[in-house]
Amino acid sequence: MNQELLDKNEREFLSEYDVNIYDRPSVTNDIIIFTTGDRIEENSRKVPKKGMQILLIKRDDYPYKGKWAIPGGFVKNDESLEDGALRKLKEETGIDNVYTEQLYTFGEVDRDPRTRVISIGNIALISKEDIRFGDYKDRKESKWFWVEKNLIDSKKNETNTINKYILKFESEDEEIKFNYEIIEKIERTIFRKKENSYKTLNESNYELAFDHYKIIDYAVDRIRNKIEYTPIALNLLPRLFTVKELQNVYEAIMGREILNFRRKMEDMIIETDEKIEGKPFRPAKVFKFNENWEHNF
Amino acid sequence: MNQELLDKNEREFLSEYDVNIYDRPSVTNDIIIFTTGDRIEENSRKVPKKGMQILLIKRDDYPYKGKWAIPGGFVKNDESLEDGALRKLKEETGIDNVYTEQLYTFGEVDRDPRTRVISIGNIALISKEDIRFGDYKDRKESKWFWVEKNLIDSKKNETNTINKYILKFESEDEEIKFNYEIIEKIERTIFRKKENSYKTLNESNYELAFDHYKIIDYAVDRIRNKIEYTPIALNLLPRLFTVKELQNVYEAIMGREILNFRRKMEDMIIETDEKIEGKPFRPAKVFKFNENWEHNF
DNA sequence: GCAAAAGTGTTCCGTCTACACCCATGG
DNA sequence: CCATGGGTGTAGACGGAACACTTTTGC
Repeated sequence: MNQELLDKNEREFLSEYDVNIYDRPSVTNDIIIFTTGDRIEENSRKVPKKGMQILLIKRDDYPYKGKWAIPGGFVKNDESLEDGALRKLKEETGIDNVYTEQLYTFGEVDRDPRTRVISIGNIALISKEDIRFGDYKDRKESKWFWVEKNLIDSKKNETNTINKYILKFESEDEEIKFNYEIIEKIERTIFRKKENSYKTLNESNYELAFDHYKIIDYAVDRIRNKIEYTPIALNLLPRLFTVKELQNVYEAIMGREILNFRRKMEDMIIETDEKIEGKPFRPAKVFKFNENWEHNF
Repeated sequence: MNQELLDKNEREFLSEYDVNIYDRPSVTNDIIIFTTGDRIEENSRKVPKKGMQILLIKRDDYPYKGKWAIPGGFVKNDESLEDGALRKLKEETGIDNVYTEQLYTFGEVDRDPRTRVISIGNIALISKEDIRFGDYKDRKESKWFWVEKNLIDSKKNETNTINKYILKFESEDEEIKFNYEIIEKIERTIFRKKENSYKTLNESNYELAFDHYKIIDYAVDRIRNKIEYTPIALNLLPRLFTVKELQNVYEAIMGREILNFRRKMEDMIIETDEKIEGKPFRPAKVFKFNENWEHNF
């Protein structure tokens, strides 16, 4: 970048569009860090069910002081969006070299009460085993939250479909719980327009900052959609895993039972020589990702 | 927004993240306007094949003066991203109320030679019949360009797949032509990481401004992927159309022949009473979108 | 023996594929 | 008649859904 020319050109550049040089939005790069954890199983003979978890941070300043938020930070002028997301992830979890993808850019005018802030949402899928919390971790209070999204009602009429969901958050230590109701309205026109409205369901003091419920909701939908035709769910487990563990991950994400799971996965994974023994049932083969797996997409 | 508090709060807000208030990126909202047109058919007995087209604007200032670019403009602080994209679309084509969606946000550090500019890419799918060029249209020179993306080579080895494509641009009046070579490298790891590299193929003076070839390439992939499970392609045609016309749209977008097309579409469209007559072959029924069409997604 | 998971076999059934075939029209 | 598109029929391949069944282990 030619620093000398920057000022003059930049001003021309902006005046070309009738935009005041100082009248720019701020841009944050936010990242939803997903993992899975074992839910406590009352029956000790069973393999524990998995649950989907995200990392949230407690805001220590206004606005939304004390509310929970997705980790993120301002886009730095000398850092690409992807590098910024990876840096943030590293700061929060000590993890490098994992799956991330850009989710969507959220830019409603009033999503931040102070000034115009555009948020570029990202998702990261990590395995808990890889986490090594570093120095940065302690700057702010953070917790893992169980996340569930369940359809509880669906109505159709001639022109549209209305689905009602509950989006549930619960901290790992069970101290914090809050829910959102999501009304999804899909117009069955040629545009297939979808519009969601959100409502906090409980009167607890706990809730998400900003429009982060929208971002998380969007992220859950993206992952649900994407695990059906890509291997991204494997990022949520250690490198080696059993079929049942993988199934539990899929069922946790989808929020429903999946039949014939083993058969559906058989091309995507390869068995190794290892076995899991010492359980009160037949030892399970241990699998890994099949790097020669192909899928038409 | 509380204007009185803004300045003080905004400064605190930004200092929280160690970002200088003036050290912010600029953000543009750019929109790729897609439509389809009839390609001239040497055999007059045939129904003309469709081609995919996009609207490009000739830049009249540095940088990239004289190069072709996607229409777009700065994000205004009092306008949501979607409203901004719709406004831009209206300015360029006079069209309201059409299908748009956010594509991706492009934010490489050096994508603009002057200063940091983040571009939020959008796509719009319109029917040529709806266009009513208004006053804004004449501000800058604009042209419709045929766009084609064709796979010309594919190699696989143990760890990755390398695909080579040509992305072709040609103005409707045949005056301007330029091509890009795209090398797509897909690592077959668990991340399924995809990386593209681009090269201008010809030595003509014509080319795209900035990294707009990346944005257009990404948009073509998105549309190709999405027409397989949504009705968005119908936005590219008038409200009433024949099956063959629709097939030509699909084949133009996909860049390949599609078998049993009528059968694949039969749930998505409904026949009307109208017919197309006067052609040297059997009259075709005219169809419209079936608003009761459902698809599991 | 029993509970639970691991893993296989099998039947049914709908959908996609490839291709053949007939229809309707204007030149 | 013929080229062209409109439109239907069909046999076979393929793959998902449902569910029964066998195996293996620790308690």
